[in-house]
Amino acid sequence: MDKIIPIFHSLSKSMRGIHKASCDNISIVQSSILYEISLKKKPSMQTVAEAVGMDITTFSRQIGTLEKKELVTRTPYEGDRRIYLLSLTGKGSDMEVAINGIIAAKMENALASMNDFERETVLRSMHVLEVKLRGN
Amino acid sequence: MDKIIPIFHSLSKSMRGIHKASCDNISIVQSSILYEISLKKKPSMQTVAEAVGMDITTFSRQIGTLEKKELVTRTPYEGDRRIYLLSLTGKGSDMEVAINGIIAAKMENALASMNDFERETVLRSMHVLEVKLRGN
DNA sequence: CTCATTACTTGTAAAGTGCAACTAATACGC
DNA sequence: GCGTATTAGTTGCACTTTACAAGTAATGAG
Repeated sequence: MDKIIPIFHSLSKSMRGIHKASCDNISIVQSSILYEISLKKKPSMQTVAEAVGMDITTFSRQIGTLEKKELVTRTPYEGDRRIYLLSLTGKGSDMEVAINGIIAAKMENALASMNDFERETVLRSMHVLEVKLRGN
Repeated sequence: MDKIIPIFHSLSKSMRGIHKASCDNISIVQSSILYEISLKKKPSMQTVAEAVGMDITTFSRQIGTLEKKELVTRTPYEGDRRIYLLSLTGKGSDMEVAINGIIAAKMENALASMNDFERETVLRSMHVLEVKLRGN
C-alpha cells in the first residue's frame, strides 16, 4: 500500500493537534510526563525520562518546572539516595485526568459517526498497530 | 471503549519516534514543512504555515533556516508582490523522499507480521480515522 | 489619494533542547 | 576496608524554537 505516507503524516498531525488543544497551560511534553508518571507507581527520574524519550538533563529541568507549577513532587528514595521518586500532586492528577478526558471526548467525537462494527474495527486496529510499533 | 487513552498516547509517541528517527539533520517540524510543500504546487508562505499549524512568524524563520540549508526556495509571485511562493530544491526534494522512504519502511516493517487481511484492515482503519480527525 | 487590509519580516523575550562537566551516592575489584 | 568505576541527577552553556508586538511593503476599497 503506497498511501501510507499521507495517512501517516495526516494522522500524526491530527493527533498532535488534539493533544495540544487538550492541554491548557502546559506543553505537550509536560502532559506526556504527567501521563507517564500516572502510569507507574513512584517512578524514578530516569524511568520517566526514558519513557517519554527525552534527555535526562532536559527532563530534570522540566520536572523543576512542573514542581514549581505544583503538579509533581520529587521525593528522595530511602533505599538509594541518588534516586528521586516522582509522583503527581492532587492538582497534577486532576490536570492529567482533565487532559485525558478532553482527548477521549475528541476521539469519541470522531468515532461517533461510525457504526458499532466500524468503531470496534478502528479501535482494535489502532491497538494492533500500537503494539507493533511499540519499541520502534 | 475506555482503552482509548493508552492507545492514543502510545500511538502518538511511536509515530513521533518514527518521524524523528527518520529525519537526519532536520527537525520534525522542518520535515513537516518539506512534506507540505511537496504536496502542493508552489504554495505561498501563509498556505504552508496554516497547513503545518504554526505561527507565520515562526514559519518565516523556519523557511529562512531551510533556505540556508538549500532545501527550499522562496520566489516572489509576479501577480502579487507581497507573496512568496515556496518550492523544494532538488536537495530538498531528495531529502523529503528519503525521509518518507524511511517512515514507510518502518511502518511496513510493523505491518509485515500481519496477514493480508489484518494489514488491509489496519491500513483502512488508519485512513478512516485520519479522515474523521481531519479538521479536529 | 487616503486608509484599511494583507503578506511577510524583525525585535525581543521566553521556553525547550542536549552536550559536557559537575556533585553525590552506590557498586565493584581486590 | 579503600580506591576506582558507575550511576542518578544537576548545572553551565550554547543553540533552537516559539509567539506576541511592532514594523515594512504591496494591494484593495472608497
